[in-house]
Amino acid sequence: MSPRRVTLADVAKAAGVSRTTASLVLSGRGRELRISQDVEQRVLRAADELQYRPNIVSVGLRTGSSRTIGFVSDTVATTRLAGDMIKGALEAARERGFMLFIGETEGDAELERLLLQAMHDRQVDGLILASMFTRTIKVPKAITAGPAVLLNALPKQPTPLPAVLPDEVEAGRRAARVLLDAGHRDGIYLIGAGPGLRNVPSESLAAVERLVGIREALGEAGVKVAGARTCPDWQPEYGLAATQDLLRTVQPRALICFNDRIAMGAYQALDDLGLKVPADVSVVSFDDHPIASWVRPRLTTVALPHYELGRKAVDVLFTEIERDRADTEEVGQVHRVPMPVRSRESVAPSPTADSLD
Amino acid sequence: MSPRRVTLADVAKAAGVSRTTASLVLSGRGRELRISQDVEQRVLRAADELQYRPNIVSVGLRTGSSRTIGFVSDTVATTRLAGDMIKGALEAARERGFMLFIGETEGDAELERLLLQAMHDRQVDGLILASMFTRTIKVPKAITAGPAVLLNALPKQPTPLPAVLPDEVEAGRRAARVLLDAGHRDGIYLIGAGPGLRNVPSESLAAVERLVGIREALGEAGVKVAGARTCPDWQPEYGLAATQDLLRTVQPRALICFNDRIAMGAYQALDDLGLKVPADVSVVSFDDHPIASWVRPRLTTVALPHYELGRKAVDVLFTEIERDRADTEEVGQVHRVPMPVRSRESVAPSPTADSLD
DNA sequence: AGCGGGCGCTAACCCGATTTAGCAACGGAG
DNA sequence: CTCCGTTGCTAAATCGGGTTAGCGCCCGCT
Repeated sequence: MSPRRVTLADVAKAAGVSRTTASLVLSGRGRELRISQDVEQRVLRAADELQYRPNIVSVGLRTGSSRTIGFVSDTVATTRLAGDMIKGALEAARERGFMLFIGETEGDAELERLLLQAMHDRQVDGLILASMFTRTIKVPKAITAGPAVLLNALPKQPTPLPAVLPDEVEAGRRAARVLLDAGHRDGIYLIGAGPGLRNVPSESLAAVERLVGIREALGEAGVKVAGARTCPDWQPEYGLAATQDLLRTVQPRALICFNDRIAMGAYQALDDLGLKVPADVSVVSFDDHPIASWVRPRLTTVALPHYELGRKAVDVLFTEIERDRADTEEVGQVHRVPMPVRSRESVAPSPTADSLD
Repeated sequence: MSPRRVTLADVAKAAGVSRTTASLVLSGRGRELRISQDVEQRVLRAADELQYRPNIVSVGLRTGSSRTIGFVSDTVATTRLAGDMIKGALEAARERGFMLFIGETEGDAELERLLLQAMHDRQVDGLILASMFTRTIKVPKAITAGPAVLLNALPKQPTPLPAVLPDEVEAGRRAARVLLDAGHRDGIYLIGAGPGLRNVPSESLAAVERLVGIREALGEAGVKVAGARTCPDWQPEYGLAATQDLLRTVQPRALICFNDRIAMGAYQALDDLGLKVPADVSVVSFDDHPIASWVRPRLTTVALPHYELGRKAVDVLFTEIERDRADTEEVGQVHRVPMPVRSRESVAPSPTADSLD
């Protein structure tokens, strides 16, 4: 069928040298091992002419490195946002000549075990354990064997694994600052969580951290949260219900929605009452879901940097792989990736703002 | 660091037999090769106790099969819809004990070449070449070497490669039938393409095929397309503009939008004029983008079966791999995956419908 | 001439499995 | 008792590279 692959032996024969010599030249160690210029050229030319490419499977068997990393997620590959995470990881890996194995566990521990095993069987050089939502996960002990990184997740039990996460606290601060910069001081309500740190959906790290950031930034400006409504799940229908409930008693100047889906519900609740965004109510949110730039007015939101998260995870994994060789001891560090504000049309200056500055 | 992997040699030693015997037993060929029950049990027990798992890299080197397939796409991993494609492929592959290499070309031919090379270097057993949009692609000659399948794409030049595609013609028929079943006979307009087969964005297979299906189904019912507006790109803003343009001259009873993003624009244009969906105008569309079930009224749409497409591609690839071994000659077949109708609230019975049947 | 040493290259082993060819032991037939 | 055919297992080659140890040769020195 396909003409048999060109092997090192073919190159060696064509160049009239031994396999050893060919190997040395091609791995760049020819210089230090005093291979003559003449032979070096002959080997290089032969390799080029035959279009030789080393068989990575073979190299993998001998050296133990398959130039491959495993990307295991709960269900991350399925969502648009998280697809970017994979894309970032893919590109960062490619730049180093590595490929990615993808696997989804669907939250099934047994599936996860099998998947990790399958990757281990293929001698992956490292693993990225990714989560769809930012949360704490139980780290399967199977992965403590080799280099690994948690992505968008923190270990439930203390482990030496490094983790890569979006900087949600700073994101909360930024969301608040968007409103503060627009002159808002009063009538700022939260939809999805708060106002206190106990009024937060469990399991969701993002909720807590965003809330902390929001309160910090507002607090520093001497501004108080006017009120809040929680949502059992961060879906549009709950955002709608929560906002409707809020609007029954007060008229807010600004809403900080805990994600874009909630904001969709809020938009609808406001629209139903004839309230205009942003003239009557400013809205700021989190995630930068694609829908945020589709709705009118387009939603100002603090973006989850999925692409960068993916890249960063690979970067950290590679330092981990290096470290493994160097045998340096170090604790599992937490890396935070900044979440950028996407300024769009859902925020307007507060009508009550001082025009002093 | 990690306790060295258990190898076949370890199992053999523990069972007190040779590696050959252990291999024979574990590969299930012990029976036909007359290994005694006693030895068989000893080997199996040793393997079990040591938790032996064969090193697939090694098996790959020896047998040429890495139990891995490559999934190369233009940019498919990034979108929500297409993520499902990967998920389908992932699961179908996993059921057979295969893993997936993922790669994105970004439409860059050079990148594609490198990616295919990298996969070839890792001895993938087969390749899936996927496209984000249904379209014709130039098949890189690098892949003709091994088994391969086109996914969501047709080859530009004739090749022996099989292809897996959504059944867009039937989808067009189904969309039309949704309206026909609701009693619509008049005032059916198309947004995105048509009315003639020449009024179609180039490169888009889906446009042509959906249009063909629509015209067939309507034609069979003796119904004519009342008119159409094309869109330079199938994005909400163009859907908005096209629908606004349409509404300047006529009031439609029903719209068939060529995808959900166009339908979003159409929704807005109708809303701007105070027209209610579905009371005044029924809307049916294609793709089943997540947004279709978020908007109110939820959009009736003919779904792209991404998950099934991914599964099917893997299925076809495996028959291709078998075929490769059997050396059977056969042409590149085109497999069509049905597109299901998601009936929601954007279609109402025609007010002019005969109430006879 | 004999010896030491650097230079340039290669033989041989290794990674972890599969697979081919064949060897010892045993039983039954002649 | 010898010969042959099974039965039950194993030695060795193989896949395609990386790596270690070391071999021959030429040179210069004494």
